[in-house]
Amino acid sequence: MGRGKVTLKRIENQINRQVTFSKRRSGLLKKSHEISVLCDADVALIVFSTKGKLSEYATNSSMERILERYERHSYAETQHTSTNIESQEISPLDQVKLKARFELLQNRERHLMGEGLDSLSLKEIQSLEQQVDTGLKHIRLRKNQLMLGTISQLQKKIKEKEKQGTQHELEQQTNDMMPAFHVGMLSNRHGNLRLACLIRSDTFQAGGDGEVEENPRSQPATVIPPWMVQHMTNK
Amino acid sequence: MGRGKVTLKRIENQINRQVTFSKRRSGLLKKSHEISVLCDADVALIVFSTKGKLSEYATNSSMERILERYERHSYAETQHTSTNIESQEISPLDQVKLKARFELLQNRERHLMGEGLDSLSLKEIQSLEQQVDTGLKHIRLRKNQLMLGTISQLQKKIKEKEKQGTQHELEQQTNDMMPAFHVGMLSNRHGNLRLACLIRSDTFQAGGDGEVEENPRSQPATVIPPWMVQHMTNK
DNA sequence: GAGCCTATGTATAATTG
DNA sequence: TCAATTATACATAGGCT
Repeated sequence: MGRGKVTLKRIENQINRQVTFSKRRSGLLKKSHEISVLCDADVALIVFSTKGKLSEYATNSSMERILERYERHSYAETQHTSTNIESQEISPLDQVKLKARFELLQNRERHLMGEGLDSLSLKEIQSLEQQVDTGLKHIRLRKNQLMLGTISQLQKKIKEKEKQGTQHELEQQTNDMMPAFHVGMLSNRHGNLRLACLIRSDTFQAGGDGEVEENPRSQPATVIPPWMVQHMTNK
Repeated sequence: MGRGKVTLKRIENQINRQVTFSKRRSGLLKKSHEISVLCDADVALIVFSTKGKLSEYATNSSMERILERYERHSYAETQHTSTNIESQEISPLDQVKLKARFELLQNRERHLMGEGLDSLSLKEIQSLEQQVDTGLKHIRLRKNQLMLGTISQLQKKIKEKEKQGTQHELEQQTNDMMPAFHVGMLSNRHGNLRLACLIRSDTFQAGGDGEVEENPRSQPATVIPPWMVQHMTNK
């Protein structure tokens, strides 16, 4: 579309970015409406511009209903991990405390993500930088670990294949392995499902065949769509 | 597209509808991601198929954050019409939700700090790395800003002193300045956490320069777009 | 924001294997 | 029958006015 291929990178020119945003936003709203009508789907789209202006679309203009439906899905996933202690009453005092702590936590999260920093002093910023920097190192360590694990797994598989397959077969199967590999790597553990609500990047469904009726507990098919892979690796 | 103009009407053929849904959905996810990256926008997209299968996209994979931001917005708009909710009791259901979200937030914080990463998949780790890396850049930007501000303030003071003061007085006061400056930066205003349907919170306003961020009272783009009017009147 | 021009992207039908 | 591929007819959006 337009002139020239789209490079998936933030548009630096402020004017162009604004214009493109405006055009793409209306395109997105339109398409959301179309899929909603054509395919009888429930769609909710929320868009905040850089400046914080809100645009939204929701099937039947009922955003609340769809968001509720969404939360039902997400909570259903966390349900079985939490014990029944959850349903106990909370005293009014605790409510206040909980609210306060909640607010603190929220602020903390924003700060860790580099948002809302204006209220912090230089000292606080420096401390924050230190913490995030250390955290990032840990994250990268873990990533490395995962990747190396994957690589050695793959190498093992290939060696197994080499022992029995002809050269031709081997090439075949090496290529076939990639999708399988993704599924393997991404199908996430049930160890900690709580995160599922926050980081749900794993929900791009690939081709819809055997549909499962409204069953949030089933792990979604987790193949990264090609366009996203491209972007993730292109940085 | 395809053969023949698209008629905005539910596709009756069940197979075609499913295929079209699948394709359009991936298109929508792609475009959502694109506008998010290209235009630096916060996007949340939720799609339920006819059969109830959920697909979603959220900028930075943080659906919770965006939905919260959304609720903050819409809540602020209706705020003046509703009574003061602050002191109201929290319903048992909301208590459960609050607790669940609290746990999510805690987990999230740990992850951002590089702890408890074992439960994350490679893809989640990559997304996390991306977010923390970006956040760290913001933090360093802000730190720089603060330091430069401090420096120029100091220089200004020094020049003033040079015009009248002796060398000795100057050194005294330069040292005294640092704490005073920090106190100034720390004074922040916190909004209150509110609880209406779920939990909402007001962000602190950007304290410093002319940030426009988040003006909930201004009406969002609620003018019905032409393509929608067309459909509404065409049935 | 609207309108024009046009290179590209996409949705669907047609075809193939 | 059905997944995969190709062809076609639009739709989209970038750069410009």
